[in-house]
Order: sequence, then C-alpha cells, then structure tokens
Amino acid sequence: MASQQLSKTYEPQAVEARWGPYWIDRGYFGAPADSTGQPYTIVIPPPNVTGSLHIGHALNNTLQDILIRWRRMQGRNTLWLPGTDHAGIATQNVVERQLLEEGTGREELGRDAFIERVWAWKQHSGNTILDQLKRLGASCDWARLRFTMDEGLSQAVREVFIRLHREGLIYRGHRLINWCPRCLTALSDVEVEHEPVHGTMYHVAYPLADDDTSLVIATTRPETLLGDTAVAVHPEDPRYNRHIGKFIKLPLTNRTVPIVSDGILVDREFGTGAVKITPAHDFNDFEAGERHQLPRIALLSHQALLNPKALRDAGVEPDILETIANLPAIKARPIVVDALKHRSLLVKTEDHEMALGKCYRCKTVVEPFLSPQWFVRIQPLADPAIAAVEQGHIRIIPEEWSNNYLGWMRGIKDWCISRQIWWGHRIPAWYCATCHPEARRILEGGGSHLIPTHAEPVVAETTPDTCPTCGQNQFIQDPDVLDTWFSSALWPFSTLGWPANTRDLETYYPTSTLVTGLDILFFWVARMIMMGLKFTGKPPFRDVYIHALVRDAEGEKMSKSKGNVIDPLTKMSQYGTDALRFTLASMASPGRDIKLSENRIEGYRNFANKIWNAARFILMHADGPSESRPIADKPFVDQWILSRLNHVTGTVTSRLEEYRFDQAAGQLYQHIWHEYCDWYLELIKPVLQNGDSPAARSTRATMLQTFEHLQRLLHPFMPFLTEEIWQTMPHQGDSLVSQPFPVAANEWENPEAEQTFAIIEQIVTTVRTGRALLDYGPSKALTILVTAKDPEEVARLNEARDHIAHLCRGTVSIAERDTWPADRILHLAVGSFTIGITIEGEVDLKKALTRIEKQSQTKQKEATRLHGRLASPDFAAKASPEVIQESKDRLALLTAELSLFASSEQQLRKMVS
RNA sequence: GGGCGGAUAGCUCAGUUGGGAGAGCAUUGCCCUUACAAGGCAGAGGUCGCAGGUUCGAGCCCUGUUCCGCCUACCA
Repeated sequence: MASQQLSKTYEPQAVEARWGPYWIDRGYFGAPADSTGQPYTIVIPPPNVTGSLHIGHALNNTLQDILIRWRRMQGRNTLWLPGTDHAGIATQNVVERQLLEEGTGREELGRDAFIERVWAWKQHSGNTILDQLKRLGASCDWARLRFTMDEGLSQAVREVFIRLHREGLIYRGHRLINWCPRCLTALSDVEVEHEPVHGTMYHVAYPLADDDTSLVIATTRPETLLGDTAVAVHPEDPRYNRHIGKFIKLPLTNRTVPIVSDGILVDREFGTGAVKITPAHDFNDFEAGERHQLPRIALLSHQALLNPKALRDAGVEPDILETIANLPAIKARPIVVDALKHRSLLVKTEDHEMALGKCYRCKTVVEPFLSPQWFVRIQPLADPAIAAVEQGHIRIIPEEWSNNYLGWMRGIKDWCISRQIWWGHRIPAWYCATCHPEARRILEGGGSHLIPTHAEPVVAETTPDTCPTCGQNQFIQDPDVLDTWFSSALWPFSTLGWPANTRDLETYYPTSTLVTGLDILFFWVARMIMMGLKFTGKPPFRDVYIHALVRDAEGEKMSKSKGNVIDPLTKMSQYGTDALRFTLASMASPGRDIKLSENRIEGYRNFANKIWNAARFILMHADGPSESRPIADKPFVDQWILSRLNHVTGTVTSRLEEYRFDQAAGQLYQHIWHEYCDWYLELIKPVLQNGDSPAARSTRATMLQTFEHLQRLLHPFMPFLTEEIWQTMPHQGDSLVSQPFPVAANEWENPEAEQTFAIIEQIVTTVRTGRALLDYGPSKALTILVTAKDPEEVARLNEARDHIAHLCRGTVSIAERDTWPADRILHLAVGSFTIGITIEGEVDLKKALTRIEKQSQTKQKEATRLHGRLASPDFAAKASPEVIQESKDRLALLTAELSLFASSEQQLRKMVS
C-alpha cells in the first residue's frame, strides 16, 4: 500500500514544510481555554526583535518544545506563550546604524520620528525570529504572541513603576553609575562585562604641601589624578599615619587636597599603601568620598572626553589643560604621564593585570559616570526572592546553580533602571516646567538629558493636570526610558493580563517551568522572581531549568566576530530539523557546556533515516490480516518487545520529569535502533513471511501497535518525522500532536520473555562471532549444537530455537555433548551453555586460534583477579554477602568458559596440524 | 581575589547511593541477507589529568597539585 509512496531515504524538507503550517493552521498548539487538565505553562524567554535564530535559541526552544509537546500529549492544559523583547539598546543601535547609512541620525530625526521609525522597522523585520522558531517546530500558542511594548505590557510596566515609587522602592539618585560613552546611556551592573587586560600601574609622587617630602601613590589611570580630591592612607600604617590631616599639592594643578585616614579603601599590602581618591571616576572612591565629605570633580563629558570647563574648575595648569582638552581619557593618559615624568614625579611603572568593564551591547569601555538616575531599592525585593529558593518554592535545576543565584542575590546592589535612550518604556514621571527650569530647558530643546535629582517629579500613569506645588499645568515627561530588563522582569504575569485579574492569569500563573541559559540568570531570572513575588505574591514559576551554553567544536563561545557561529538554520536545511533537535537534546547534559560537533548531527540524521526505513518496512508488511490478542497468548517476540517497550516508556518519562533530556533521548535512540530495529524487526521477518498464520496475525498487530507507541514517545523530540510517519500509518486519528503520550503498562513487563531473549541474543552473537573469526561467510551452511541440562533451559531453548536458526542462518540442534561429532567443530561458551559450530570446507583455522587465545587470556586475567579477591579474608569478612555471591557466580562462569576455550583451542590445534 | 565546573577510547561525551570501564562518530574485517550502504554483522582501541589518603575494594569519597573553562569581584 503506502510503501510505494515512501522514498527510500527520509527527506526532511518536504515533511517539515507540510506539517509546520498544518499544525498552526489547525490550531493544535492553542491552549485549550476550557480544558480541565492540570495547567502546564511555559513562557518563552522572549528573543530580541532584532534577533535571528542562533544555536543557543535552538537549544533553548527545542528543550521547551519537548516539555510542552510531552505535557500536551499527557493531557495537561498546556500553554507555551511566545513573544519578543523590544531590546532597547540593541534595537536602537540597529536602527541608528541604518540611519547612519542613510546619512542621517536620530538627533536629526527627533524623538517621535525616530520611535516611529523603530516601530516601522519592527513591523518589517521583527518577525524573522518568530518564523525561525516556527521552522524549529516550536509549538507555541502563536495566537497569544506578546511584545514587551504591547499596550497591555506597557500598562503593567507603568503600574509596577508607580507602585514601587509610591512605596519608596524606586528613587532618584545622583550617583556614580556605569556609563557607555558610545550608547550614551547608563547601564546596570550586570550589563557590564569584565575583560582582563594588561594594564600599567603608575607610581606617582604627590608632594606634601608643608615639607619637601612626598607620598607615592599607585594608579592605573593617572589622568584621573586631575580630579583627585584627597589621598587616603591606612590609619594603622606607620609609614604614613603621621601625615593624616596634612595636605598634598596635587600635581599638574593648583589645588591642595587633604590626606585622609581610610581603613576600608586602603589595603596596606597593595601598591604603595597610599591611594588617590577620585570620587567622580571610581566606585570605591565615590564611597570613600561620601565617608569623608569630599567634593566630586567630574572631568569627563558624557562622551568620555576631558571637559575643558571641568579641567579649568579643577585647577589644571593651563598648558596641560590645553593639550588634553577634549581628548578621550585614554589619549590624555600618555600626555599626563609625560608631564609627570618631566617633573620627576613619576617614580616607576609596572605591568598590571586588571579587569576592564565593557558595554554588553557594543563592547565599548564603560566609564564610571556621575549622573542623576532612577534606581530600584532592591534589598526589600531580594529578601523574599532569596527565601523562595532557599525554602524550595522555586527549584533551580541543576541545583548547583542555586548557590550562584543566592550568592549574587545576597550581595545585590540597587538597580539602575533609567536609560538615556529613546526606544523603550518612557518613565512615567513628569516635571513641572514652572517649578523646574531645567525641565523647561529640555522642553525647549536646549537642556541636557539629565534632570538634576533635586527636581521632584510627579509619578503617574498619565500627564498630570496641575502641578501640586504651583498649580501650573505645563509638564515635561522624564526623557529617560526604562531598562529593557525592567519589562522582562514582569513577563510571566504581564503576558497573562496582569494587572487585570484575568482568567488566564488565574489558570496559567504561576508558570510551571522556565527554561533558560545561565547567562541571563541575573539579568532576567532573579528579577522575575523578585517582581513576581512582589506583585502577585507567588513565585513566577516552579522550576527553573538552566541549560548549557552552546560552544563550537573547539569549546569557544560562538560569536560573529570570531566567525565560528554554527547557524542552526543551515544545519536544519542540511540534516533536517529533527536531527538538529535530537542532537541538542542528546547533548543537554546538566552543568556542562555543549560543544556542538557536526558529526553528531549527521549521526542523528541517520537515526531519523533509520526510523523512516523501519516505517517503510512496517507499512510494507502491514497489509495482511492482523489480530490483537491477550498478552499471554501472544508469541514470544511480541511479549518480549512489549516488555522492553514498557521499560523504555517508563524510563523516558521519568528522565523527562527530571529534565534529563540527554538520557531520555539516549534511551530512545538505544531502544529504537538496537532493540527495536536490530532485534525485533529481524526476529519477526520470518514470522511475517508466514503471512496468514495466527502468529503472523498477532505479530502484525503488535508490530503496528509498538511502532505507533514509539512514534508517540519520540514525538516531542522529533515532531516532523513522527507526524509524517503517523499520518502514513493505517489508523484512525488526527495529528500526533494531540495523541496521548504513552504510559508505562506494567502488565507488559515480562521477565520470562526477556530471559528467553537473552538466550537468543547470547547464542546468536556467539555464533556470529564464531563465523567472523573463522571467516565463515554468512551464507555458508552451519549446524549449531547446544547442550542444556536444566529442563527449564531446554524449554527456553526450544522456544528460542527457530529464532536462533533464522538469525544465524543455520540449523540448531540441542544435543548432549557426547553425541557431538568429535572433529571439525568449534566449541564456544555462552553463559551457561556450551555451543559447537560445525565447520565445513576449508577455513583459516590459525586466525581463529589466535583470536580464541587472546580472548582466553583476557578472561584468565579477570578470573585471577576474582580469585584473589575471594581468597582475601578481609573481603570475606567485610564485603556484603550479595557482592561476595556475585563474585563467586562470576568466577564460576569464567571458569566454565575457560575450560571450553581450552577444549576449543585443543580441537583447533588438532585440526591445524 | 572569591566561587563553580571540567580533565574517562583518535574526537565529542555518558557513567544515578564505591563492587565486572560505556555510547555516538571515526577506525579495521566481512556482507549489496528482499526497511535502511545515511545500512547489517563482528572487532580493535582506555594504567579514567598527576600525587597521596580512606576502604577488603576508588573513575566515583578525602587532601594536595597541574592544565582548561565559566561566573563573580572595588585590589587603587
């Protein structure tokens, strides 16, 4: 029947093109609103709208899809909610690059036009990654697609902002923050990537104001000394503490600055033990400055250029000032160093390893920058989030990452949430133009972005009508937008309709599992937990499954600049989506990075093809009459495969429950290829040829039943292939997507059948080995003689006999040893059996002899070891009885085999000579 | 600086309470056996990073050490 339609090899492209749209168009992925099943929810980690599917996405979404398809088939009320993230800085950068190519820029366009332009870009290009996810087979409820800047989600953002502000958990502060001089915005601590660099440590002599000696300080940024407002020494440092309270003459300036005592900042062991304090350009110094009430001198502009006005205010000598004004700090450094050298103030320089902070979006070196920003007071939010994990309300899997999370949360600092960019959620704060002239200047287009913190805004959902202070009605909205991760933090509930108390929220929240990479544990996961607990009173998810980072075959992080990116879409076209999915699932071992190698994908492509051909075989033989009957009445092969299937079903299910995708996939691979195809399908071939026999009718039914069962088990991993096969099978029912996931049927368990199979397997393998070592071609006639003493064994052998004969291509005869021919026979050991293989015609016996000798030696070694162990009194006294018995049994077996080898060797020698 | 992870076959990796070292790919020999040569069958290949320790017994537990990777951090 259908067999003619199936091509000889699996052709994934056509299959994927067929079923991808089919599933979506017929609504198979939609969350069933009226389902009574227990809900199972996953919210997708929203990819950036600017994104294109990379291998990390492929892994992340494959794992989510496996979970979702599996739970859906289990009958759970399943929702996988998809969406994208507006990705403030990243997206703005993309559009700005476009504008640059067009010879314009965002400033020229103006804010409103620019934002319009970004929306247009999103409309046009923002769906790329969604289409790619669909190609991957992601079974999201696409009708519920969300975007972090949707009206609903934006309302959630405003609501959260206002409530946090009302509670004093959001505040403005004039602080040192991380500033990207290229993106021209503040960054949060986690948005700074630290990179080790080879720097230089400069030892600079600072002359004391009241005598001729000097204090030597060590610094890696000598140019910032122009902004020093103190020098610190340790209070208990005998070298320096007599200077505390005195002043030094700051080199290259006309200023004197005090020497202060600071036990926190100063590490006596490091550098010279004397530290310059530059509160406006270093986080430690900022804090030290607060402790000592020091002035802050900010030398740099927002583009990190030395500001002439600031330099003048800092008292920098005019000739120096002139040479460094408007230079980037890094360019000014050699000039400053040179000047110091000329005045013999540079004591020495030495190499110094240090970490440099870079912008995670554009890799520009970030500057500590003094500016007014919005912050979230994080401690009150972090405490419950720590407790939720500590008390097990949220499980982090693998558990080892919990410490990572807890450690970070315990040392967490306030979160800078304002960004000086345009694309994002505008901060819902309004400044009265009358009360705050700075705001008016912005309104009129002449002011800086940064409104000083003493200006008190009105925080509200919409523009206020009148100013509570002066009663005027002209307002300017805060120009900043929120950190992208602020809206992402609300994702699990904002996507379900919060702050409205929707039915979705009630049904699907808290979500079940969050699947994500370690790289956004702090960016995203931690913040979702904090916000979820704060605003819904519940943890946003039960389990957090953290998967590995995908690296290239050399273990390097993939990046465009390195050119080592493995493009999942290319691999999907090359090998099929299912092959890629299966590879990723197989390699998803916990706590380990994935080094993706192409030959693994190829191997699983072959696996898909194997299954495909098994399907062809089965369809080819599914024509005849079939008949289902009680298990007890089924032929042995049926009983055996059902027993194995029961086992693998249970294992796959429990491995999935433990998020062991690798082991679940491995079980399926092993079972389908080696047990099902290599043994079961081979075993039933002769049965099926006997077309209309009762055994054939039963086996035909079992064959179809088990194969369908396997398609259902495998479907979450390889949805396209299994659907294609499913649709070709002769059965009722629509898409495999909505079929029930198999449940282990323990009545299938059958130790008897498994034991009989073990006999078949052992004897067949041994005979084949015998053939191979005699170079005795597979089609040459062969008689296999087997002895068995135990009546139970004889019974089993009789049951196994035809199968053995078929798989060995020989005749099997059960006979006592003394009835065997004396000559031209190879003796082999198989567990408790002895078999003999008759040899006809000319064969290379020497080769066989060598092989047997070698095997004999290996066994002898093991026997000696076991013997020694059993002879040890300590072992007898201390090992458990089971272990002792095991060793004894093993040794007995080895001894029997060895004696057989000996007799085989003897026989062969006789024949050779 | 702190924390974590890794080192097992040529390559990529499993190895679940300590008790006969595994898989996939690659490789060797034989086989076009009527589902599959992207296949079948049978092999070869490892002193489990190094050094100690605990134990009757260690890939697994402990200590130290080397190399690699990641996270984190204010050492100027």
